[in-house]
Amino acid sequence: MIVLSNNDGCAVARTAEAKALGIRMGAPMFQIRDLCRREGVRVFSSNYALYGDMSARVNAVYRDFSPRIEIYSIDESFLDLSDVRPDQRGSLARDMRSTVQRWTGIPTCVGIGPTRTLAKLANHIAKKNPGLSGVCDLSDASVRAAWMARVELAEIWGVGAAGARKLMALGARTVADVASLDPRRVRQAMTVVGERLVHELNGHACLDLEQMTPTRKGCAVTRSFATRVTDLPTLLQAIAAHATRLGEKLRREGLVTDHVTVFFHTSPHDPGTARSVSTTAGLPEATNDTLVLTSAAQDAARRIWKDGYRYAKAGLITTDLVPLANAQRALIGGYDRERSAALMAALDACNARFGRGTVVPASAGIVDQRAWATKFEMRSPRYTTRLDETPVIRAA
DNA sequence: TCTGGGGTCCTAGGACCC
DNA sequence: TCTGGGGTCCTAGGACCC
Repeated sequence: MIVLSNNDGCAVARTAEAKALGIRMGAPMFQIRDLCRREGVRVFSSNYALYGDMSARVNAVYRDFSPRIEIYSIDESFLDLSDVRPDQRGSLARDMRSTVQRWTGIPTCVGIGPTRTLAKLANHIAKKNPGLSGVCDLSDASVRAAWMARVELAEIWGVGAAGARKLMALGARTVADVASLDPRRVRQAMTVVGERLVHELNGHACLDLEQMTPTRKGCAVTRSFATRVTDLPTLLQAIAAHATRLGEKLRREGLVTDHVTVFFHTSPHDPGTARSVSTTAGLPEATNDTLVLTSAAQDAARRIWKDGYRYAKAGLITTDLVPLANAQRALIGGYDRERSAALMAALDACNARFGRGTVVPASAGIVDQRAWATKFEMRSPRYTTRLDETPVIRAA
């Protein structure tokens, strides 16, 4: 089985069987379609609603085990176990793992270590060594040293392709080698990020548990089109849809922006002349009002539109986000915050209850989404969040 | 012949994460 | 025909201030 990226573009998750068939990470679907058909590979679109809901359920279980938790990504969390006696951490981890399995059906691995980098390493070891039954505890220094000598440095959290090359140039090959490097030399090659990494591998924490998610600094909505877009009205519909989504994301976090960057471009894979353009529209006053964002973004897109190209992707990017309460009011050309807030709340409530896109601004135009809306043609049911997609059981 | 010594802010680009 | 979508952090260098 494989799962595809947005727009059913590339294989981004593969079972062991799919990997054995030679399906590579990121393989374009159109290149492996025949193989999948021939070998009976089950192919699924991404199902973000399902992933988000299952993630929340798993984290709810974690919270029962440690109230001090950092949700790091959709499928990883850090838990503070410093109040748990070292000799009891392993059994707690096994208990947690089986509880998650029983209550959600999700298989997990647990890595334990004195720093976040070592916990990540422990998790990697747990995943790769079935004999450990999904739990690896690197609290003990001698146990740790033995494992670190057996893992290649490229597996270290924070070491990518460039970092791996630099560390090898310093003569390191394994994680243990990196831990024994002089932090100052690593800093010269990899800035302070590299120096922190060495300290973390030696059990000295440089990265704290971040229980409070800091308010985000930027927000983007960008999508490839289902098919190439060659006319302005279609592009403007996509821009309106992206602006609508952007407004939703900002409102959910109580943030506003006073400028939005619009971009669109042709595909780097297409023959012919490429075109990639962007422009930034300033707003009189920071806002998260969908109507304001939509018209500003559409105006900006009109300014840089040019016929004669087959556009593949468009997006909106905002930076310098500010909490609504801290946002400077405009002396001239502002908007009525109270009216806007009431209207947006009604809009969000409708769309939350009846599905995204139920109510959209008329300024977005008559919408025919088929040309540009992202493809999810093989999505599994949203079992846990949509009543009409729950499994049906019939008794004969 | 000779041309100071501090600061801050912004941006682009690189590197990394999931 | 067809190739994903988000994020964060760090540094160097330019531009500016007094």
